[in-house]
Amino acid sequence: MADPLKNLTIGAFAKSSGVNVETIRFYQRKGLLPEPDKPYGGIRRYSEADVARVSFVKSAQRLGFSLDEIAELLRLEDGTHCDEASNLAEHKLKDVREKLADLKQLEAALSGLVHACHARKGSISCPLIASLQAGNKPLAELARS
Amino acid sequence: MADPLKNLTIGAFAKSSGVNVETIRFYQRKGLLPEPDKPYGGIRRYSEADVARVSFVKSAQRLGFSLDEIAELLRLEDGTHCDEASNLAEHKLKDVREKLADLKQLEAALSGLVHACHARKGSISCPLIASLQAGNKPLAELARS
DNA sequence: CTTACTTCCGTAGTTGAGTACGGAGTCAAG
DNA sequence: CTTGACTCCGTACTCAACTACGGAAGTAAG
Ligand SMILES: [Zn+2]
Ligand SMILES: [Zn+2]
Ligand SMILES: [Zn+2]
Ligand SMILES: [Zn+2]
Repeated sequence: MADPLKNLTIGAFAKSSGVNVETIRFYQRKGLLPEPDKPYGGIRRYSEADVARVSFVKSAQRLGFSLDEIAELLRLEDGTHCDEASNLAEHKLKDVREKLADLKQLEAALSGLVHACHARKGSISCPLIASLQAGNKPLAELARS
Repeated sequence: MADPLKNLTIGAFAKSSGVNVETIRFYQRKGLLPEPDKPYGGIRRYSEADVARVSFVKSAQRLGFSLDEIAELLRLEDGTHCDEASNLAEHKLKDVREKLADLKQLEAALSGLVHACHARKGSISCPLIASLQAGNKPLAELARS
């Protein structure tokens, strides 16, 4: 009665998912992956669907979801919870946008400093350092945020 | 000889920086904050400059820098010369630009998903979840990165 | 001076996301 | 049928960034 598609050992599964075997087992303990039935006294087998699930986890992780949030998303996988799923995603989107704005400010600040530093001509001290020390303009802007 | 500006106790300092006293002490151990001299048998005092430093740490942290990286940024202010400082700053700028690029991709992916999710009309299952499961378009792009 | 709150300092516990280890049991090749 | 690789499972360790605890010592109000 073995599903012919469930043909991967945990080692092959891990390799094919690009993660460590221990990580697979860790995800199972966290409820992110199902632990397939083990034929009496035998070893468990995994399918491509399981590989897809791991890559879902990894993708969602890159999107900034925590494992708990991912577990939550996976629990909504029946498709009847569109609003809850999109709430989660919208919240993350908001987070990502805030980070983006902050990072743009830092980029401006840092590139301004580097510029000033390269432009200093015979001035006594390094403007980059001075600016960091004084905690003035660019960094003050950061501090406000 | 006490600096009149160094007037905050560690408690006031922490409150005014919006962090826990323990966090201040933790940052001191990590070398992110200087530990001011303690008047013989007395208690240490902190200035607004220290508050600014904590808020710099917190800002940089929100931007995704680790405490170690922040310590590196802060070491720019120690009086090292212009070349070293600007090398460090340029390196950080490169990091920041990479992060910025990643985050832009995340933003696109997430907003695409949310959009699809809101756009589904009578489709059976949530496209957000479907898309995460399939590891297709937006996420495949991410995975490449 | 007493009482109550801080500070000081070291050590230890927590959380998230794994990673490592060790002793059984299982499987495939030779 | 033995050898070596792999699996199973539990426990324990790691790392970052805190957070808590406990006792001694300083400080401020009454
Ligand atoms: Zn949906
Ligand atoms: Zn959030
Ligand atoms: Zn310079
Ligand atoms: Zn770097």
